[in-house]
Amino acid sequence: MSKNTVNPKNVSDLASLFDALSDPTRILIIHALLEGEVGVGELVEHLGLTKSAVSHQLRGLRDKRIIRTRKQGRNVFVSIDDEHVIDLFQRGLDHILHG
Amino acid sequence: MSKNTVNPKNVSDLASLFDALSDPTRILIIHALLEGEVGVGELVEHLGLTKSAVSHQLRGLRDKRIIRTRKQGRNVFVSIDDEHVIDLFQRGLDHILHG
DNA sequence: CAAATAGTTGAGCAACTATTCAACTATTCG
DNA sequence: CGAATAGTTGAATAGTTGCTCAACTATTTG
Repeated sequence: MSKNTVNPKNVSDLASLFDALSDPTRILIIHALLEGEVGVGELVEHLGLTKSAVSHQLRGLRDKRIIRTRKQGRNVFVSIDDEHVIDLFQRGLDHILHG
Repeated sequence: MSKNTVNPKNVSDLASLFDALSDPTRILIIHALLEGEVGVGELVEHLGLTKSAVSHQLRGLRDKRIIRTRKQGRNVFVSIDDEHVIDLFQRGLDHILHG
């Protein structure tokens, strides 16, 4: 069955999971997605970064299966793919707000 | 009353909180501390890094008030200072282990 | 079809990070 | 006291990261 819960793979996966939430831009992206699906263009406007910067971050989050993207015409819509991450996010936020 | 929950300070604090857990060495340190206080020497041995590397990481974690250190003679003992972080850690671990 | 719009991709770069090394402080022990 | 042990500190460095820029693909619209 499962070996020790902290084999090297688990350690790096866990670090990688938290790493997804370790940057202000990604925090804002995930926050914007908490209420539901959002377009890439909206994210760009909201974040005040270039489309490129946002696209790069979205790719990283998609590679980690934290978000999902859906293309409709020339627009791309983004939503949370990993609901557990919402829970981590909320708990982290609760902690820093009323800690 | 409370401002918007995502003012820039909160965003950067939240990123910083998750950042503390975003590195394999720090994951192993916190994991080692879950059962209680551990000596720096034990950590060094367990991690297979130099005393210096471990000390640098411990300083970072202490600066963020995630761990606390206590000196006894020439030894330094480390323990978790922020119990909320244990909860985040456990939830992250649960997530990568079972689903 | 061409022009416009939405987003992606890869290169390049400045800033940051995790580690090591060497020198240091602090404590114990003979 | 001096030697040994435990840990810290700062500089140097190799590697990573987040962003921008320019060029690209894909889609819609005239």
